[in-house]
Amino acid sequence: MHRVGKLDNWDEIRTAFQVARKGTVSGAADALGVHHATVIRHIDALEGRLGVKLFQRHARGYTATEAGQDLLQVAQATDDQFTQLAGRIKGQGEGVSGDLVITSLDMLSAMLTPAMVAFQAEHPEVRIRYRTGDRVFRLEYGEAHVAIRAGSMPEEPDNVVQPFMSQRLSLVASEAYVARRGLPKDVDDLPNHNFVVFDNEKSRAPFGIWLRERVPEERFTYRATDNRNMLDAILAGAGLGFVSSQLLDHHPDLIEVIPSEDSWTAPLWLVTHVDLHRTTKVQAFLKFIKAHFKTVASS
Amino acid sequence: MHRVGKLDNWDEIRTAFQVARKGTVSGAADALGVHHATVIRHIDALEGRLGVKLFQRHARGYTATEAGQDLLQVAQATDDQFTQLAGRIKGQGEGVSGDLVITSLDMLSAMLTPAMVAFQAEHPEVRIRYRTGDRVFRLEYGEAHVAIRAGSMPEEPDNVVQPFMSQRLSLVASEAYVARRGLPKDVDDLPNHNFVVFDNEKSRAPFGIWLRERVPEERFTYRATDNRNMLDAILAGAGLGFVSSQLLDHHPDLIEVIPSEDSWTAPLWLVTHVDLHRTTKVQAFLKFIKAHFKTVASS
DNA sequence: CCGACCCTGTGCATTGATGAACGTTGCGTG
DNA sequence: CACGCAACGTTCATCAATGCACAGGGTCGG
Repeated sequence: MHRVGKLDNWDEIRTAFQVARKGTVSGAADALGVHHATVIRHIDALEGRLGVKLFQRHARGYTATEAGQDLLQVAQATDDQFTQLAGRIKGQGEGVSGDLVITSLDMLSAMLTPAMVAFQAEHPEVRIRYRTGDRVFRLEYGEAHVAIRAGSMPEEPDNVVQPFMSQRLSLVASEAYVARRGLPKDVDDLPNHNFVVFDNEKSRAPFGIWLRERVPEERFTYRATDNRNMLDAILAGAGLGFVSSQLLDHHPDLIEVIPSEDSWTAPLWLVTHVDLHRTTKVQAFLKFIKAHFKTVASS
Repeated sequence: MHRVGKLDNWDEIRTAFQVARKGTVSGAADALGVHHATVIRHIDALEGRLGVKLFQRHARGYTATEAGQDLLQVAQATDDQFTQLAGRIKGQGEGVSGDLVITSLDMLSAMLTPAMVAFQAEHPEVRIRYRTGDRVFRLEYGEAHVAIRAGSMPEEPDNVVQPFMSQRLSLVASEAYVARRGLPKDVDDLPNHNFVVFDNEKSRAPFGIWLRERVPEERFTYRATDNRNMLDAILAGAGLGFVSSQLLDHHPDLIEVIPSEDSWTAPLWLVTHVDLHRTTKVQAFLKFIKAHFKTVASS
């Protein structure tokens, strides 16, 4: 059903608004940048649809009836609202404020958090929201502005991808485990040990593939879905496991079992949605985080 | 100068509003009754003009960015406002409320006022504004809804004219004047008397013409621009003068000098502007006032 | 009293917006 | 894994909205 008299055409209201303001069709046409014939047609259409005269025509121009004056007030308020809206939206695109949503694998949390805190300190107007979780947050649905992804370069069409840094991994065990089971002599000795792994059969992480090629699945004695929990398990002596190399500094009781292989290192990517990539807020964050880790790396 | 980013196209905002509501281009197109290609073009144009993405495109539809959500809120408010406006305007055209502006020669004030009061009593929602004055209030400029005009039928193009009633005039004098100067014997005796006249040389009122044909201008010893003042002058004995025949009932000290001639009677016309004539408010008043004076005349 | 100017209003040519059709992509389902 | 569905996105033909030109009428100033 289509109710009669519903205002279906907002542009005609805008035209009527200008006519009511200026008092003449010609003046309104000039203000709107259209031909005065168009203005007349808009008014006629609007009045025809409403069934009420909005203006009285006379040689000096158009004067608003009561209905026209009512429309004038409403449209004036609307015009103000839209002007403010335009200002906000344009300012929003240019300024660094509002929410900035970042997502990554929770494995990277320890590394990223200091950087995000520093960024927020530099831009007090912005509120950081850091989202990690078992599922991958999707940029397409507006769930995050920036994602830090690991592994092979993402190739989703609407995402703009930048190389970020390399995530080096180490195969470690806790002192407690080594005291009990000893260190593997070499790679071939690995099947004789227990492993703490991520509970994802079809993980395409290179170190996961590397491990599955050398160690039968029965040795994956502890499976977790959370990196934090995996670390706890390794520290508790559940077995060998892969952790971010940076963690070795913070956990002296972790012992590197065998030398880190280059194939394990997963590149990290800064990913943004193409719709948001141009905004200064996102750009500011990307620039900041790249500079931040360049400094950290060089220091 | 034309500021960039000003929202020049309210229809595009309306389109974006529906997209933000429905979440999909197709849904919005369906709601708007247009093709979905049109919706896409509107969004693209709007985003291009603002320089900010309002939506993130993905396979499941469009989700609003922060800017899009801001627009959604503003446009939602606007839609509500316009809906209410449409309701008010349509109701206004149908109902009998608001101002009702009536204008006439002030000579008719005494006759019209009771009718207008009775009309207002019947329609409490309406506020009567009765405007008399030296100048003629013009319907074209929206100065009045209804005019009561005397004399020959008005023929302005945008006015709709209805015959109302006849205004019978009498040539009278006060008892004081008659006591001092006596009554004229007949028409030919009139130049020997003084006259109270309306101060308008080129009055086309038939009684005025009739008088000027028979009495030299020197005998117009009292000229007034106000009917009320003319009546006062006649009552004070300034001379003979034309008054509405109905006044004889209220002023017993007025004496009819010679029998009223048919040529003096001026027809009265109910005049409305074509733009307002169709409104129920005006129609209600016209119907009421015609019935009112029909009853009065027949009683 | 008259002429110049401004504003409205309308018929006709044109442009820009719209609609239809098709292709593509992603997602869910059996 | 294949299929179907739903949604976006583009291209081309069409049509309605627009702009243009001119006529008509009223007002204002000299």
